[in-house]
Amino acid sequence: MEPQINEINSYLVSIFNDVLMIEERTLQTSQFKDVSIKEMHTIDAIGMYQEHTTSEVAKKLGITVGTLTVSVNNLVRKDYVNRVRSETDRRVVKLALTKKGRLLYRLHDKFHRDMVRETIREMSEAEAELLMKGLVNLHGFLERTKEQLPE
Amino acid sequence: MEPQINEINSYLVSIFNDVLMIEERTLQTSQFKDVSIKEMHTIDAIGMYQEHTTSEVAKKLGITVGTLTVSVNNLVRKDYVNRVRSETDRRVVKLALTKKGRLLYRLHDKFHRDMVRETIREMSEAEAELLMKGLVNLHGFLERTKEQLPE
DNA sequence: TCAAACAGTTTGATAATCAAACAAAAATAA
DNA sequence: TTATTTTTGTTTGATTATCAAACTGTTTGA
Repeated sequence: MEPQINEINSYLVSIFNDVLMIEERTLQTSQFKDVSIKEMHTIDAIGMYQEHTTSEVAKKLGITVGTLTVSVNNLVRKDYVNRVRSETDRRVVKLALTKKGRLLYRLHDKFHRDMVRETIREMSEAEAELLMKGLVNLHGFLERTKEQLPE
Repeated sequence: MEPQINEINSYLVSIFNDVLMIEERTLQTSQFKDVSIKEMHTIDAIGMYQEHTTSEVAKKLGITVGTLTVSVNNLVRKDYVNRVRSETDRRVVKLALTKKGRLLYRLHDKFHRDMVRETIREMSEAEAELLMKGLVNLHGFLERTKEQLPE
């Protein structure tokens, strides 16, 4: 039992580091050199489809609104994000991607989809379903752990 | 097929974010409040057992030696890491954990093992095998991708 | 109407990061 | 041997990431 735990653990750690590193490197050698991996994740959290408020995006990313404001300042300057004050509640800021932002979003999304597609390439439909179940378990455990976290 | 890819992808992303967030939060509410999650990973990369040079650790972490030097300065100041000049080659610096560093290393390692153990506890043998198979595929894909990366 | 609550912004401090300039030591070439 | 090049690590300057706390403007509710 223990060796399996160690093995799964080292694969998870290694995968984690690789994904981050590859994403970073891919960005830096693309036409989007001026975007860091953190900014990429902010763009991802803002998303293509609905408008999201600053608070919503900050919560999704697990950072404070202050941090997000600073980051969005840079992304607006670099023309990836638009800020729009809500008409119905003038305190609220809605964030949306620019054309350039949406292009980058799609590129990043493609990387992720390719990655997963390759992962399940050699699996049958049923096996992929079971992998999915494993991920659901892991996710469930983490969500429960999160709730038990102090404050 | 496509919807499954999307679903697996969002679970992976969510799992990654949760692990990072839980690690960070766990550290900040422990006796090791003065260590950030990045510093924790540096301590992990230095490791318990062999001595490693600055270059080796930087490579393992995927950061420049300059960045690591700065980080190690802080970890030495906070008494988690020792710097030792090599006797045989006076250019080389060997990094090693202090007693406090080793204590923290073990704590972090335990968190990881508990996480995996808890995750596969609820799974059947077959499910755990398939999770493992999925991870191996994913890891293989990432290693191949890394090799194709420019320089 | 006016105080409290809310949504974001700004600021000051610190950490993380890189590239480039630098210093010291070792290896290689002359 | 001496000079040059390469290697290992440090320092520095710039930018980003982050938080907490102070702040601004807006809305809500007493």
